[in-house]
Amino acid sequence: MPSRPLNATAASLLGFLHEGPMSGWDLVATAQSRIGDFWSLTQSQVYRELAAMAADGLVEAQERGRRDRRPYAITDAGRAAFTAWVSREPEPETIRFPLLLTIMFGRHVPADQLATVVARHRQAHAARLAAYEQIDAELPPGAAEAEPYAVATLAFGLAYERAMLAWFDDLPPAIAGG
Amino acid sequence: MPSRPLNATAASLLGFLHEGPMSGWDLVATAQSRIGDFWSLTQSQVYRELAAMAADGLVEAQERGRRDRRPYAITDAGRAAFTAWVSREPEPETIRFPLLLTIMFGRHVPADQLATVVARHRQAHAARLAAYEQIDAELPPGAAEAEPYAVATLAFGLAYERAMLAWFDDLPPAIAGG
DNA sequence: TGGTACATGTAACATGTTACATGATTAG
DNA sequence: CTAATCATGTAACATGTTACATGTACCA
Repeated sequence: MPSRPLNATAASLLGFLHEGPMSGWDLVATAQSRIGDFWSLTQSQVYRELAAMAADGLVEAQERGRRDRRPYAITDAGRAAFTAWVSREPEPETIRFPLLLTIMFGRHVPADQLATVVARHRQAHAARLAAYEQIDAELPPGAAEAEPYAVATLAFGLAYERAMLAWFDDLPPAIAGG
Repeated sequence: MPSRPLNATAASLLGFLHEGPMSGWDLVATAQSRIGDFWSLTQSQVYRELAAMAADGLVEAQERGRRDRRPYAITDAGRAAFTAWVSREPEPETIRFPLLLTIMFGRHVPADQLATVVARHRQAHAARLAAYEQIDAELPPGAAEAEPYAVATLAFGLAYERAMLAWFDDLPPAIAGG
């Protein structure tokens, strides 16, 4: 039954299932909106992890509901596995940033093209920052005390995107264009 | 021969091979030191990609040297594939940050334990920032003009780590501890 | 009644990780 | 002579990605 240690994706699903039974579909939406900015996952993965966790007794499929939805409920074993997971030392983050590869190999790219690419990415980051700032601005008063955890992850997004923009704006003309 | 489009890892190896033939061992070391901070790869992967690229005619194994080392040289086809790759639109970065998951699910973690974990990660980021700052301080004069691309990736590391530290220092007591 | 959103799931494949086996060369 | 380092490679598995197949229910 207890096959392998939980991976972070499966553990996150268990984390959300603490709030009540949810279907794979729900979990995808929940995860993408709540942790999607620093932990990506796909539909396929969610169904795979749910099936594996059901086999391991960490979750239990419930009766099918409307539109064939199949909610899963966390079990006691699931709660125990989640607690063990969340108490371990988190691994260091990994960043995979293709734009930096393009820049690192920038001498193989025509200067105007590199500048265009960089400008497009800067724009994407500006848009994401604006989205975070809007969420931040619309936070109800007292959110920082009521939901410090979610607010801290939003703060991360803000800090990250602001740093990215500052970095973009500091790039030399050889990269960002004249 | 031309099986699938290049992935970023394989393309990076081709990028380095522009500087001359290198063995898998050399490439691992080169990649880890030059792009390791924003593009991770392992030994296994390098040997696998080299074998695949050799099969596709993008690189050519040369005679074995000392200690059985087997240098690979980039071919014209390899140069063409690299140029095509480096000219495409880079994909958005992915960040996978387990500590943020721990924080997001922080209500399931004892407060003092969460604070300890956070402090340990802050320390790790401080150390990385210090390392980047030292590299930065030791940059020879004129490096910004001579090697704008590598300097820009260093600037990214500096901006990122500084933002992380600022974020850590702004965490509320509920997370960072009283 | 037909399109769209909801919902589950499989298959195939690409990529990433860990562990191991093997041998060559060098330094002490 | 032996330990450490250099160097290549395989095997097994975990994770991530893309594409597809299927069916349900709502709503215009």
